[in-house]
Amino acid sequence: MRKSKADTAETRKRILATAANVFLQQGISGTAISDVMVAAGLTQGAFYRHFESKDHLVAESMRAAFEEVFAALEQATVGHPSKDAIGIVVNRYLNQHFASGQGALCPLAHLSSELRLAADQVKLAAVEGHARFVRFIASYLMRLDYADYLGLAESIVSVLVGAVAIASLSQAPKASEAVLVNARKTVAEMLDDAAASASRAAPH
Amino acid sequence: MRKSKADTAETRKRILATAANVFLQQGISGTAISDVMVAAGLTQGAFYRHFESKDHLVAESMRAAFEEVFAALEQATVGHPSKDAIGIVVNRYLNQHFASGQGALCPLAHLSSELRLAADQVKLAAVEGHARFVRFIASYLMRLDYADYLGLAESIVSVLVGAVAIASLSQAPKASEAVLVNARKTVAEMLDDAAASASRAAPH
DNA sequence: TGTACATCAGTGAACGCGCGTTCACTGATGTAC
DNA sequence: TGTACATCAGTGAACGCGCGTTCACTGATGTAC
Repeated sequence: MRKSKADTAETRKRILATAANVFLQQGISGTAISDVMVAAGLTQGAFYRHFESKDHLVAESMRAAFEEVFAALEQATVGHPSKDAIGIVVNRYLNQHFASGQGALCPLAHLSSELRLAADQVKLAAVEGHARFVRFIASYLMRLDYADYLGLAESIVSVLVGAVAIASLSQAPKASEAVLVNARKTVAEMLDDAAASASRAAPH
Repeated sequence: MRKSKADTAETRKRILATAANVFLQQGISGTAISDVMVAAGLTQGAFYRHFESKDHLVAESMRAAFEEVFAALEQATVGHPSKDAIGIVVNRYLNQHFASGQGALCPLAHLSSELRLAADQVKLAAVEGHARFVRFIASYLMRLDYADYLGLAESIVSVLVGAVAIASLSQAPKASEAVLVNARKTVAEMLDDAAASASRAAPH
């Protein structure tokens, strides 16, 4: 049952997207290769026609997951003025659980401790994802003329990742929401205070 | 080879402390019961004389881990004036990797994603640990007359957990340290800004 | 206080299941002529 | 363009290993008299 090159490439992409979703929901060690393959509509034997090992799949699917996260965040800001964009991104990230049924869950918040213990290539993908996230947030802050936009972006990322990781622990929706609401307020204050001190330092 | 009641209780405690350390270093699903038992100087067969299942061990050892974390943080502040205590706690938490060889690693930062997927009793222990952490931080802020000490404590906890989780991903010490240093600065600014707005609202 | 028996912490081996990986096979696709 | 053969995506079963849990056994402790 050999498939055309186009079909093969499409199947590979489908496995990656499926794997990203399943890993983010069930965890990496909580997911068997057969889980992914069955969810992708294949049998597990086909897996090794596309990937060398589970580690390779994990690394690649994490990259795919980050792509999705940033694409979704960017998508959410189109058509909105620059000054609103950062708030939209922050809200969207904090509410990633409730957004659009599935997809766009962030590996940093949902798989952090498993990534820490994963193969080197997986950790590398995670570290790169983090760096991209910081740069992504920083790009919005730069447009708003924040002085230390990189440091501020890194701080915001830490708050977001921490808050979402903590919120996802709780089974009580109210407790989760309280953490997320507080995080939103925290980020807003960080932005206000940074703007205030920037204008004190160099008023315009 | 029956042991006295005192011996038995001591062995149980030793298994718990060992388990907490091993879980925090290797992850929960990355740790076999035999790993814990051998590290505790026993064979794996003895395990079920002390615990019903791995899930029970995980839940109890997480509680033990939180005890250790808070004890170590509190210990670090003795003999220091109130106004320095919060900074000492923050620094100590951020540098938990480097502190005292082993022990006192925080489950929230090191096992977050595994805890999210664990048995209900484990999740409960994690959520309780988080609540205690927030109250613990809040108690220092209360003494310093911060207005919204609970909200501020929750924000600080999110930053700390996020920063340590992110820092532990990276294999490059410099990158990790940069995240931690930035987090430290962030918390300091949050405290400054909260104090400033509090004194504006109710000066003394 | 001493004796006889039940209890039970600890041992070491075994069981059974799940999971990552391998393999022989199938049949459609791609390629060489 | 047509034919003959190599390639290889996908199948379904099997292999082997690790891990959680169980079990028969040992011998020191605790308890009943």
